[in-house]
Amino acid sequence: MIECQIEVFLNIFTVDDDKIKILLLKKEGSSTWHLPSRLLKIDESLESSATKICNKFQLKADMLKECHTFSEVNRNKERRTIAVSYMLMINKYSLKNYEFEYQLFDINNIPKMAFDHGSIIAQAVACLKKELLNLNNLKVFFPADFTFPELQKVYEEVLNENIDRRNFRKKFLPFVYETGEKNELPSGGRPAKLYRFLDKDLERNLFNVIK
Amino acid sequence: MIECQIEVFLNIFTVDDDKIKILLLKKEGSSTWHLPSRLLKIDESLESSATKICNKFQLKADMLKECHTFSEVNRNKERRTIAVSYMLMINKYSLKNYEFEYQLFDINNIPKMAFDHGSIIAQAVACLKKELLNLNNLKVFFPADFTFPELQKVYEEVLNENIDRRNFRKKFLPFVYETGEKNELPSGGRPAKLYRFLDKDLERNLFNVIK
DNA sequence: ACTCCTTTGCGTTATTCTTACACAACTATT
DNA sequence: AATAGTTGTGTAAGAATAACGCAAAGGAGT
Repeated sequence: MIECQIEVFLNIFTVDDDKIKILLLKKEGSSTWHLPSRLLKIDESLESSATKICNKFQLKADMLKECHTFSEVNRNKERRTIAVSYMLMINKYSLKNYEFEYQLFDINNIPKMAFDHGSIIAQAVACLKKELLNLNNLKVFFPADFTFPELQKVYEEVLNENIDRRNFRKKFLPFVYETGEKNELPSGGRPAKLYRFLDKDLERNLFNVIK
Repeated sequence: MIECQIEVFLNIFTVDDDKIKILLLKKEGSSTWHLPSRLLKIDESLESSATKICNKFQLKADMLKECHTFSEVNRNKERRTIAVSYMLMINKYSLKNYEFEYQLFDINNIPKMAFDHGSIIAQAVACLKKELLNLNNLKVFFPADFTFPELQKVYEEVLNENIDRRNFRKKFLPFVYETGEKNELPSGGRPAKLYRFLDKDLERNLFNVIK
């Protein structure tokens, strides 16, 4: 029997401007950034606590995934605190209630974080990259019209290697359809066609890797 | 700030008699089986607590993997109890201190378990199967001489499908070498050659699946 | 209009991997 | 010696992958 507090952290990931981003919060008066979090109450489970964070942003909590627990004895000097970290993949359009103190950050450009939030994010990012190898999860990031170059950039970041543009297209073609529309803001270069994912369920790894 | 107890569970998996097995404990006077476990103390982390369970069996704790937390409010009626589940893959020869009240069970034939230990095992087994797709993890189960039929049986259970014997062999041949010895107890049929894994590191998925 | 530059779309080829088999080799049993 | 059960080896068709060349569509500058 121990007396402690249990923190629940939520890593909210999305794709914005061709980059994988995470939602962070700057608390008033603090110089560092924070992950959205909540203290577990005696009458709730970790999952329901994480769900309440989702509710705050009006996000569906049905794809919540537990990442890791952080329990080093001294991670909080004042009192024994154990943290459980969750992640959620969303598309950026589903982010409501997105107030001024919240901001999306490129996962490769995380600002100075409070306490050990930086390592919690690092762990969650590793977890995210595994999940994104499953096409069913990747779909969450691209619910509406997307172009092949956009999709490829995310995959290249996940796999951490460059992929041939033409071979990449061939791999994904069986799972998408053209909308007929084209990209609007090319800033030079040929406009890209817009695609959407088909509804088929796909439990297949398109790239033969395990991470 | 809540007062609760935190349980650490350890799912110890091994391969024995061509089956994936888990180490369970029957406590004196109890009619049900238990997972090896430990209550978290105020001055230790979850990892170090799980390591202490490993020590009891003289098992190296360097491959401990966190599986899941179980935090339903009523999972223990008497007091608020949160469980964190770990898993460890070992080869059966490394199991010392293996006393009479402990027993290995086929993961497809789990006995009647105490409390929610059954669902903790189910979750850990799912976790294990993912891990075994990584050949580096599979090696732990087959440290010494093994035959192709033995290896294949484990893979068929993980993938939950039958694999062609000859194609399976071709896939794994680049990663093993013959010892020159042959299987001793064939009970009829041609004796199988014995193999060992090469030392190469392999972060590749030999079967194109995500689970 | 024309050229240059950039980006996207499409196709071709050689190579590798996968799949589905047939058949021989080895052992124990009868 | 014949049979049954199991393992080892080969081969050929088909699919997937990797490495390219090149055309098409737009913007910017002249």
